[in-house]
Amino acid sequence: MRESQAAEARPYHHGDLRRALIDAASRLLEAEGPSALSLRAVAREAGVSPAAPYHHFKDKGELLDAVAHEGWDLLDGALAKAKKEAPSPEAAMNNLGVAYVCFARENPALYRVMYDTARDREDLPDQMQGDKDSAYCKVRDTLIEAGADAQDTLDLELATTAAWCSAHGLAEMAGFKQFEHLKEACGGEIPFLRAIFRHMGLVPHHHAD
Amino acid sequence: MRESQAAEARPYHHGDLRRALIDAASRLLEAEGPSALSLRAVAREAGVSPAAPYHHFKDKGELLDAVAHEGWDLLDGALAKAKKEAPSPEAAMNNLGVAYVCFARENPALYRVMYDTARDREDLPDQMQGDKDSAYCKVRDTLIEAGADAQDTLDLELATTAAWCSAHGLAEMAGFKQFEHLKEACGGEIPFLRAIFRHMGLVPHHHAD
DNA sequence: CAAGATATCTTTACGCCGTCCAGATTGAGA
DNA sequence: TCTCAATCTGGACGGCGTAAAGATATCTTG
Repeated sequence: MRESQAAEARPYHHGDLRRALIDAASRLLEAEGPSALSLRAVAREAGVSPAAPYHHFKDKGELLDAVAHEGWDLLDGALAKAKKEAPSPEAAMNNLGVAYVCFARENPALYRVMYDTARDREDLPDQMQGDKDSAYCKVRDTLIEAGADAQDTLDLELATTAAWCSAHGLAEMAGFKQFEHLKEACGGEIPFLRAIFRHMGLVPHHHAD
Repeated sequence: MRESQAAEARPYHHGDLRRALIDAASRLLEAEGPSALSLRAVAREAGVSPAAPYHHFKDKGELLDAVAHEGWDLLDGALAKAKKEAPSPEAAMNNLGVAYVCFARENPALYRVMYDTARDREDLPDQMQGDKDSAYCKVRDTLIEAGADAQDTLDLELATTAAWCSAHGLAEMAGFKQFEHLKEACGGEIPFLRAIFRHMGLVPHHHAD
């Protein structure tokens, strides 16, 4: 337990260096921010040479992809929890939004890595958008439960996308100093988020008529 | 006119190297993307040595700040134009949103630099939020013209912030492949944006009653 | 107009970065 | 046990941001 806090005794072959590298990267990311995430620093933190990671990742980008992947899993878990605990579909929509933004605000460096890697390839991860039980589907299903017309698929997809964009936009803007006084006026960060979401109108405007 | 396309003959003293560097940076940004924006590359593009920029900018960050500053000016101009040309306050709100997202979509690298620098200091530039005729004020005033209660300042600020966050979120998400089919279904990118904004409910929900 | 003072630019150098390559070390299968 | 493939190390390369020292042009002052 000399070098930082990798595994125990360090045999020449690490055992699971891939895991150790992702963990080291996450640790560094949380402690020092995204700019400190160099391949060399990660290798240092894991107690191996700068070239060792190349046996587990094609390049630095692939390491970041792996870190981001875990981040999306965490976010998906937070969203699933928020949806499950909501008493009504309308509350679920709001709780999903709040949970999304809270995740981003509590893990700003990770959230940034997640979006930067996604944006670089112009492709959202399947956990969020492609898979059958992706976060996107969670939001869409909640909208239906809240009264959206499940038949009008285009409108439904637009509403889901709109909700997602709103949450992402709020997640990125909530960190700016300019909004501090608004948070105070609302009585804290979460009331502030709920107030903003109210203005964004996440829940459908009574399409059922 | 040998090295790229800086000014004409290059005397030892450049004349206005600061300007030339910002222009070179903008050119590189547009041509090669944000990752190509190294101080050395900018100096190369401007035809000077790697250390020359340090007589005009404290460090690389300050150069990026200057580039971003010009970007915010451009964006503000686009918003002013969108507001002026709108036939009604309601149309103005929608046009502001569309103009915002279009700017971001047409200058993705610049938009990224603008937001990254702002986020690093957790502070939006005065052109956007602080100044008397900032873009924030444009949106707020348009909301009032569209029927928002100018007396309820908290609610008004929340509505303005909500609109802003929505636009930013949409600007960042509109680039993902996943939404291509939605754009097609809507008949193009701009109809898609308008449809999303409709779901976001930018215009106030009839506060005047 | 002469002569410093000052601002601007170049050269050189340092440490860090991502990445590649050759060689050492190890564990697994014949 | 011997061999082989996988894994890790050490060293190297070019590019990066940046600092220090020296060269050169412009400005100021007499």
